[in-house]
Amino acid sequence: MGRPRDAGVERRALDAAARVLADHGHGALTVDAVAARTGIAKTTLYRRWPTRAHLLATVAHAALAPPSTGATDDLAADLRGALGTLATALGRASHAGLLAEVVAASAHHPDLRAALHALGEVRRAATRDRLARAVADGRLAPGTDVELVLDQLLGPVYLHVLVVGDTPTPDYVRRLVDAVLAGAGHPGGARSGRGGSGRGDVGHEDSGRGSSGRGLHSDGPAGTPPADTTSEGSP
Amino acid sequence: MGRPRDAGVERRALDAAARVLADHGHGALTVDAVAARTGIAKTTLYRRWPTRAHLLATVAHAALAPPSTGATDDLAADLRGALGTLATALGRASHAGLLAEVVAASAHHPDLRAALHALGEVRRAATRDRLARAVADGRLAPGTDVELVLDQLLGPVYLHVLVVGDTPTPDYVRRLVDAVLAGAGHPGGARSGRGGSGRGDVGHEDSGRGSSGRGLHSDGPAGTPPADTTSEGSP
Amino acid sequence: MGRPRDAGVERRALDAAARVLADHGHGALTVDAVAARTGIAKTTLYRRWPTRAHLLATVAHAALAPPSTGATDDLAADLRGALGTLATALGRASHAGLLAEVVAASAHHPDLRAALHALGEVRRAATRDRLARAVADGRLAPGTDVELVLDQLLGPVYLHVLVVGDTPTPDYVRRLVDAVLAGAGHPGGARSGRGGSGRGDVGHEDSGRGSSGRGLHSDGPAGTPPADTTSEGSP
Amino acid sequence: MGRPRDAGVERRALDAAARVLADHGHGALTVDAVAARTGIAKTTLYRRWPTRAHLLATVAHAALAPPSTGATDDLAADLRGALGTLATALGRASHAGLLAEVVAASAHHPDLRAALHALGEVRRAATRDRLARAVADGRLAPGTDVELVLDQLLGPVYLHVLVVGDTPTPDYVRRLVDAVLAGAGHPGGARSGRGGSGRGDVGHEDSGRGSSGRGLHSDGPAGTPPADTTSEGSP
DNA sequence: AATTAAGCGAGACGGTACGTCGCGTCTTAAG
DNA sequence: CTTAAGACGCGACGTACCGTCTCGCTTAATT
Repeated sequence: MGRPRDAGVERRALDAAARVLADHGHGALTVDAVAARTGIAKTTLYRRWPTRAHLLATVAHAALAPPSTGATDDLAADLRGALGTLATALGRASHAGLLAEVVAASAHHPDLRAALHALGEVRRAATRDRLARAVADGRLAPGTDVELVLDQLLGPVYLHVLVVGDTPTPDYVRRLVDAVLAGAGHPGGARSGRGGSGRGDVGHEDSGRGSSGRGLHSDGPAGTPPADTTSEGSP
Repeated sequence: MGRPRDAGVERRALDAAARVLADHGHGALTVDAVAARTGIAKTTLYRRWPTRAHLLATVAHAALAPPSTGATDDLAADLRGALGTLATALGRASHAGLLAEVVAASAHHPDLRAALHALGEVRRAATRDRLARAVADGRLAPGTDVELVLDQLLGPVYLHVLVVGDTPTPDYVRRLVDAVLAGAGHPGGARSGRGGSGRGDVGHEDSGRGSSGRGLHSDGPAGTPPADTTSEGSP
Repeated sequence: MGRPRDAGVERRALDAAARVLADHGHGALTVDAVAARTGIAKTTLYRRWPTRAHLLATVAHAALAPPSTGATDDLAADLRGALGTLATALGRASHAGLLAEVVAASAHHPDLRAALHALGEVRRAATRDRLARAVADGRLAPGTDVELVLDQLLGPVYLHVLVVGDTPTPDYVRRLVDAVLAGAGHPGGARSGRGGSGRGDVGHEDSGRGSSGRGLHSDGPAGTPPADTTSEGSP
Repeated sequence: MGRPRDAGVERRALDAAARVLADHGHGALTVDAVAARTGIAKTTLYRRWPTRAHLLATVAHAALAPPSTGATDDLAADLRGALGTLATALGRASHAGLLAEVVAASAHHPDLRAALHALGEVRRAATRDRLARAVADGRLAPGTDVELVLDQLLGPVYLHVLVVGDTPTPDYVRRLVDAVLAGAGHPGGARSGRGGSGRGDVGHEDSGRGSSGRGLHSDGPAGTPPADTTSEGSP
């Protein structure tokens, strides 16, 4: 019963948050600031996001959502494109810091791990699919551990952006992609391989789709509470 | 001129900070807390560290300082050891958050970038030397880009610890090292990665379905903590 | 709108402040102290009083609020009573210092001037009325400048308490009242002042001679510190 | 033995202090500030003045030292001149605040009472002499209590400058002098003002009654001024 | 239609830490 | 024994956000 939630709240809040983030950095992205700019009451904000960190996670999710990268036939080029946009997105100082804050907060708020995971997946999914296709096409060795390749590709980018403090250059990205592909048995630039085994270890079907950002909100409009993230035994 | 600085201040502060960190997490690692515990005046602390974040950076540096890793003749084993200890060190929940906080703060305090860089180098230097020796020995291809290899090795570890939210398992580390060495032309590196265990993709059990946030560890059913998180030995 | 202010906050704060003032002097009358004693959050206190000085002003106002002085038919006696209680109130060391602090702060916070003005009026109003009545009754000359008379009466009291550093004695008050009334054309005022006691200048134990300014410096050739001016009991 | 004191220290310190006072008010008149501006070490300053307040007292003494007022045959004119210069000197906001700070500090440092006393005497001495001469000349009634007259003259000036917060106008000074002289039996005292006191108490812009003491709080329920928290007997 | 259960804006509140300022003391080295 | 330099302990300042808590009003769905 009762009055229904105003759907506009969330949108207005995130818009304002994005603007604050862009204008003044993640340090200025406070609940009070969003409330002040939007006229939304703090109470209302806290009804959606139980914690500032949860709000940040949602903002980060929106900020890092990738533009749909068109896939071509050139695997290396596609990967370079994906890493390039990731580097660019994370390269904005405010975004890297935003991500870092969520990471830091995830120590106190275990449910943020889910959000963080989703954050990673946002960028990961498309690339995973591209790699899987390459395996199916035979351009990558059958049996290639796609997740591991993903880690080798994405890891260095995060490392540089977050820890080292520089944004990977296009040249760096190129060298990185080449090195990783070489290790994964990708035949240089030639198009050999062709047939071969279609069977890779497709066992990572968390190929995105999700990237929903769920788990950030206190409860949803129509109420599926976010999955309990603590009780989930793995065999 | 003037009264010389009391060297004990720094030592006592860092000791106390480390204890607070271990006991209550990085959120409790407060300038006030350190002052209260040590009897050092806040102003004195601020004379050394202009900001809480600077203090955190120093603490992180100390916390991540590598134990002297003995190098053997087995390159892959040495790398596995290095990554293992890094994963373990970062794996302590408090440390990952600590690092993340410093990253977040570095957006506001550009001088922290240097500290952050140093933070990365703490672990990087020894491994770099080991790789350089391998190149000199001819075990790695002559023109190998050592820094790039380092990125490929360390990046995924940071990625998992910070963003994905799990601690790399020994098995994961082994596969990673093998894959990277294979790409760098290490004789036998590619072999071992392929034949040995790669197939079933152990180490990534979070194969989708939910972005659950649960760890990626390949630990046994229920309780066993994935790796020894206290002793930093390599298997 | 919004949550209404808790009226108890103000009361509890001022109660505690008065107690601190009485127990430890105005130097100990700290925002932190009041917060600690009352359990009121510092931020809440600062919402009411934007500055420590503003709090002091309110406390001073309360401390100097006059008890309702019963007026009689004897003008001189009434004035003596009023001045006597004023002298007593200001005479408490803590109160004089309190007032002085507000005066000092009013240089930085112009809005305190209003508070200060009110502080003066607290004591002034009743006496003003009494004088006006005397004018109406014909006991004071018709055109008497009541404000000027007030200044002549109150001014010397403030002067002694604040600057000279002693508390006016009843005898001094009697002579002052007589002298001022004589000037204002009060019948018999001049008489009583003359014959009674005036002669020997009792009440002023220091007739100047030097304006040396000594006593400020730590050491000196052999200075006798000036006579103690504090012991001056009033019956 | 040892190195002799540098006499220039005191002079340089006071010069700098006076400049700080004039430029930034008494709030900025800090020991550190003086040290910084002069290059004098804090230690050295504290060797001369055991406390900031002591330094302030010395500065105040210098700031309030009267220019030698030439005495004429016109008693009233001389007094007007003396009070006028006093009002001007104290009228500078910085000076009144300075004096107030010393008064406030004198509660904690009893030795400052002497300095304070001297401060009062600076202005008092010359006027006292002038009054004494008038008594000797027979222009004031023999037996006049000179100290009391001084109090009546100076008291209102201090009262206005410190408590009321305005600077006495020349007109106010004239009326005050006339009133006091009239009370002291000065022939023609009432005359000099041409028409006596007249209606309108110019110089008092507030006849009380309003200005309740509001304006201290940020805002408030517009209630009654806080209850008297002290009990106060009248002698 | 009256009731009722939210949602919402407003803003006070308790709490914790921040980073700063000034005091007065001290330690050292230089003269 | 004085001076400059400056670190140090101490204590308070005023500020910033956090997340919680009344309020009073608005908006549907339920009685």
